Amino acid sequence: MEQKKIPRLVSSAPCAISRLNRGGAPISVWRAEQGEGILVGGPQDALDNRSDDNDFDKNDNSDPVVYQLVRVEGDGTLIPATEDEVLQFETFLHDEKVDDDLPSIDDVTHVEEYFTNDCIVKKPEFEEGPSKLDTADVQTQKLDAGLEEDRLCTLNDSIVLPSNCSAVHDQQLDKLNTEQGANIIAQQDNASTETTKSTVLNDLSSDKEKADACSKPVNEASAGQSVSGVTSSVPDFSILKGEVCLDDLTMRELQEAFRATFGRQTTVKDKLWLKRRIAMGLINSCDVPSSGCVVRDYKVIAMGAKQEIPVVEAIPKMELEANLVRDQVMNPGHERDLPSSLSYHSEEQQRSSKRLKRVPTDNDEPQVTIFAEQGTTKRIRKPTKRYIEELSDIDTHESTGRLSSPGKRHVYDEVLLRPRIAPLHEVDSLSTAYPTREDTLGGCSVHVPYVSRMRRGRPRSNFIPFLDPEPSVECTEAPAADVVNLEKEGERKNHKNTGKKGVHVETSGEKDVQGLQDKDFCNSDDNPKTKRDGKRKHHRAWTLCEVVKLVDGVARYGAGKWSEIRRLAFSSYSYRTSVDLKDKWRNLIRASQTQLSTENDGVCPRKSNPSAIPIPVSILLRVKKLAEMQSQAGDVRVPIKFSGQSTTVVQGKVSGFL
DNA sequence: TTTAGGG
DNA sequence: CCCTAAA
Repeated sequence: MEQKKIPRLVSSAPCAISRLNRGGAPISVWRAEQGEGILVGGPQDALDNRSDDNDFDKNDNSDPVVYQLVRVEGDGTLIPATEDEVLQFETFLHDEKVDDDLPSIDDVTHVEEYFTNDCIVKKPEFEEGPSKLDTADVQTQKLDAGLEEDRLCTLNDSIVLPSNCSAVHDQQLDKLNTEQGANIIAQQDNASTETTKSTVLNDLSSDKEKADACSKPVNEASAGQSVSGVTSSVPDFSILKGEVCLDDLTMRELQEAFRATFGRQTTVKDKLWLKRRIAMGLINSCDVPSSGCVVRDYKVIAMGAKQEIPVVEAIPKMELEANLVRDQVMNPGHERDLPSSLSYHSEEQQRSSKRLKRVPTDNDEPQVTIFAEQGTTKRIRKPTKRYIEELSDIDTHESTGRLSSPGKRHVYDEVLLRPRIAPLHEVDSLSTAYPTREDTLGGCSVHVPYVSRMRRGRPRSNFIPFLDPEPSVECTEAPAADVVNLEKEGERKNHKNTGKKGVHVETSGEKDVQGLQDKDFCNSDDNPKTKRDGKRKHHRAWTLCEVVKLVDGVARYGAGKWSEIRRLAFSSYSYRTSVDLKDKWRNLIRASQTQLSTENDGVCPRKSNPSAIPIPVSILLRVKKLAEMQSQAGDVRVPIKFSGQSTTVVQGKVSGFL
């Protein structure tokens, strides 16, 4: 069985070590309590369903003692100790081993208790071992300090287990206890301590006791000694002396017997349970009948018709017990064991839920309960509350996360993601304004040019064509206003063209020249588009008007006086900077040179740049002239008159494109 | 800031 | 057009 897999000695911080003597030999229980956990000891047999058990059942003292260290969880479940834990208790184990040969129950005189950092361990002692006791006492004292409950019990007389023992629920036992409780005399002082615990955790205690049942205490004397520290706790071992039928015992007596058997008090009032426990303890086996056990000098000499406790399906509380019982059933016919154990598992599983409900006990016997379970338990063990909670939390988080997120998302999506497109007209009206849409960026909503998501390539290309055609000779003066407004990117050009006509206004080359300093002609406006911060300024094609003005300006003020020209002639074109003028002039010069030359050649002016505005030849000539003049004569020359002429000239010749 | 040039 | 050096 799986149980076999369980380390012989299992322990953990709070844990218990049980020592069993299969042969029905004395069972000593090392129990330690600490924190939530409890050290419990139990017959390995209980754990192992092996054929050996039979031998064991026969009270073969020869059977080696088996220890089992388990950890008692808060919920009362038992978990096989880990190796580490086992290591912690190794010492004890060794000690135990020494004792292994231990004597059968008869021999056992008492149980020593050891208290360790992590747990208290009871060590069985033999009567002969008073000396041991002494030794043990020291340790015992330690134990006492920490653990009052544990006591050594010795049973002198045999006890007859009540033959009627049948599976009973703790509750039932309780009843019995109540009814018969008075009979037992045991020192309850000691018990008191435990009592409290057990009382509180009756169910658990019962379980625990079951577990305890597996082990057994012993000698009165030794008990007394060992218990020295715990005076009141000395169990009445005599109760088990001689031949006793457990069935005949009162609740009190049973409890006492229990105490005598396990060295500790129990508050369990379930007679049936007690009887079985005692029997189990005495035979060091879980295989015991629920009733009809007769105990003689600490040995079970007769098992009642094994009424195998129909295990407990119906019995809730007894779940563990039942299980335990099953495992412990003395019945030689262990064949049952296997099956039972199996069934047990299933039961366990079924009941696992119930277990969880149990109140965590410190150390009550009840917890000790089923070793067999251990394995199973471990396997079956359900997630702890905490675990569950955590999971739920996680789920919650997740769910919330998911849910909330999504929910929020939706909201955001709707609100934020929903693109908000500014009406186009707005854009038009405000050259600077772009259609934008709200978008979320890093959680912040920002306005992004709606355009950005649109394909520009296409549209733009469309526009461009329009542009080109345009340069109507006339006044190139771009209607500032219009231009400005419409202008935006490539599109602007188209508008410009159209706008130009509409706006058009002044400007003729002459005018420019004449009115270079006039401020009026070209509408100025467009500050808007002009420069934008770090970004490249919006491209603005030079209009003929502008060119003329520029030329006039140069003629009048001389090349290089860009700022002046700009100030005087381009006041209305805020978007043209002195630099722009300079650049343009430069370009004009180049153009004049190339173009003119080309023209001369008869070759048509470069068409290379269709989009370029054709510049009247007159202007080009004029430019050329001016250029030459400037280059030659330094500066001062360019006076106004010059410009006048040039203007004239240009006009006359106007035939080229800019 | 303005110019002049290069890019 | 931009950028920058030079003035």
